[in-house]
Amino acid sequence: MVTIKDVAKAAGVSVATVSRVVNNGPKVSDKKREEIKKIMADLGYRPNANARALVSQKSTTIGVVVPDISDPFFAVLANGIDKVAREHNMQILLSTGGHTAESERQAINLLLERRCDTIVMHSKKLPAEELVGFSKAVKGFVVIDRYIKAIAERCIWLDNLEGGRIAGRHLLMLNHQNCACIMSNFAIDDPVHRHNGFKEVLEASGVALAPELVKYAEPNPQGGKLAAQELLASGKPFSAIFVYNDAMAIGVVTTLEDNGFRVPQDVSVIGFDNGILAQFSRPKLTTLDYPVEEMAQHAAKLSMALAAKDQTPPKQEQKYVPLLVKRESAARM
Amino acid sequence: MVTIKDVAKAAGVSVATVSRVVNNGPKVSDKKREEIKKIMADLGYRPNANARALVSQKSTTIGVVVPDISDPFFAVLANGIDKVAREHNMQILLSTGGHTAESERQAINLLLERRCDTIVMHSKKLPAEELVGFSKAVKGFVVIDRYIKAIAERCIWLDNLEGGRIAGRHLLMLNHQNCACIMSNFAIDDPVHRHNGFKEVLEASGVALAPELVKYAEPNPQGGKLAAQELLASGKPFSAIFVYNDAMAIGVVTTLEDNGFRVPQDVSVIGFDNGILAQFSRPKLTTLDYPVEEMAQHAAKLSMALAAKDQTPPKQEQKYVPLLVKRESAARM
DNA sequence: ATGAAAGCGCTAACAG
DNA sequence: CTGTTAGCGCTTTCAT
Repeated sequence: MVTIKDVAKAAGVSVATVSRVVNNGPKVSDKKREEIKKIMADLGYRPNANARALVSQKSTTIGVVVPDISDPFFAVLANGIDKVAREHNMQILLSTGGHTAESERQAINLLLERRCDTIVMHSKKLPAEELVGFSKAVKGFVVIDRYIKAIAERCIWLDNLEGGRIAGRHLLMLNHQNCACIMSNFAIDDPVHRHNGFKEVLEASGVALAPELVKYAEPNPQGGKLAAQELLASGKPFSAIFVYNDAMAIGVVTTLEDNGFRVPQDVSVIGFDNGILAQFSRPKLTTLDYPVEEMAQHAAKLSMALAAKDQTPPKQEQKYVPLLVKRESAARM
Repeated sequence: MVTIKDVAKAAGVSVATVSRVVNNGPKVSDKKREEIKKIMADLGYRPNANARALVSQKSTTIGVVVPDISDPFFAVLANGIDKVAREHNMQILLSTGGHTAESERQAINLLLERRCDTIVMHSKKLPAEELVGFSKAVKGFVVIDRYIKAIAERCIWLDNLEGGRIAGRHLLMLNHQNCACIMSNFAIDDPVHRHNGFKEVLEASGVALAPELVKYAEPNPQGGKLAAQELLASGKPFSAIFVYNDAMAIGVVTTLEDNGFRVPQDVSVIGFDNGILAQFSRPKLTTLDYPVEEMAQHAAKLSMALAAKDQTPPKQEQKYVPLLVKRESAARM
């Protein structure tokens, strides 16, 4: 591999001069600049990013921690980050965190060893204090999809409580009196918040959310299927279900139809995420839009801004609220 | 940030000794080893990956070039690579290539600057010679989803021609006499091969593929919709359509139904990919399974094997053949 | 078993 | 405008 020395030798100049042209630095005569550029091209010189990072103490990669890149939700999240990364000539260093505290810790550790000065982390399991610790070690540390009060200015998050409320209000408006709720059984806050918000508005209107009509399962179609079966087995009547996410909702709809219930004529279903599945399922899913890509872009920009400055930013909240997308799966009772 | 020197000083040993325990090297007394480990933990020492890469001339990242990570197909591909990367304690450095030769070139360039010694590249636009060139510069250079004769031993690819044949045979077996074909209009080989294979078996059975029944559009649901409308507008009757991929097929099915055709009673549809969409659309899509994840894992393993050895591997082909998945969208005529 | 020292390829003062 | 030089943090002979 050709090094800066090789270029310097070939050009009959010092490495310093070559370095200057590589970095578009000033104080190089146009003549030499062109000469050196030509030689670099001829030799196929590529500056060693590791060496540059080592000496300049700054990396050109943005670290990203997500549990699993094959999940469309996280793929879109990564894509949002990638878009702004490219604008800044940076690349994504991906560290998949899985769904345990230990694997999340390991994921970010690898990023830290690479000295990423900008990191966007999706962490659900690591204790808040630990995340606060990272925010001290890494200037551009940003948390996405979680709110931690102590580092509120570094958090980009979705108001899941309000999401639950919105779903509840919509169902109420459609005149549903017997509502069910299917949430993820993952031990994270999101399903709890969505459930609470949902329950809150129902009860405020005097509509009870029967405990038998609240089920938990894995947040995928199979989980939705299982939960829907439980709901059916309970014998309790219901005319609407608020489901944790679109993937589960698809499973719920299928199961409902397999059991002779039409959606939305007999049962209304509201999903969450507004991912690709929602638009192409039959019926098309009424759901809550989770602006992941936008949030991811925001997170990436914030991360870079933080990494660039030295002052701590204002402690402002960066909260997003999901938007109701009315399609075909929820109708008036 | 604490360095190896700090650890050495705190432990009262030389940096060499610390380096040995970091790398689990031999020739360190157990006593010191433990002492040093403790001190590293206390100090929160993290070896600088850039410095290590610089001196050891080997990176612990596997470079990945894909056009766009938000596409589920590439997300799954990246996931396959990530899985084997993790097994080898490596991470993914993602470089999105977009869909032009220039952006592909730029994407891999960044990886080269990082001195990735293992790279899995999805390239459709770069000329073959250029890819051959990279394979000389990077020991672990592997191409996925494309066959280049000169570096066949570094290519993991799908036999799209055979894919087209399989679709054709299936439709023939279902007794279809009027077949249509909707392909991607991207300027790459895949749609050409699929179309050719399809046409080949039809004609071998004396069934013509009418030119009016071959349409091209963007490989997404919207493109499928447009192409299906053109097909309908042509006035030519058809009872089956072979569609470039599942995403388009979804658009095709919707359009067909909106126009009063039932799938598969009136028209059969065969997709390609067997992605998440195929399982949850209504009707469930009959499609050709593209084993992306498996291929990606294979590619990653190959890349690492190549990077590790010095001999060039045997010139064996690493071809995959898509598998017909019968679901609900194709039926007997 | 341990340490001293020579770089890896590059940037950034500091001289000139 | 250009060159010299001192590291960045780490691995790795080569001595001891």
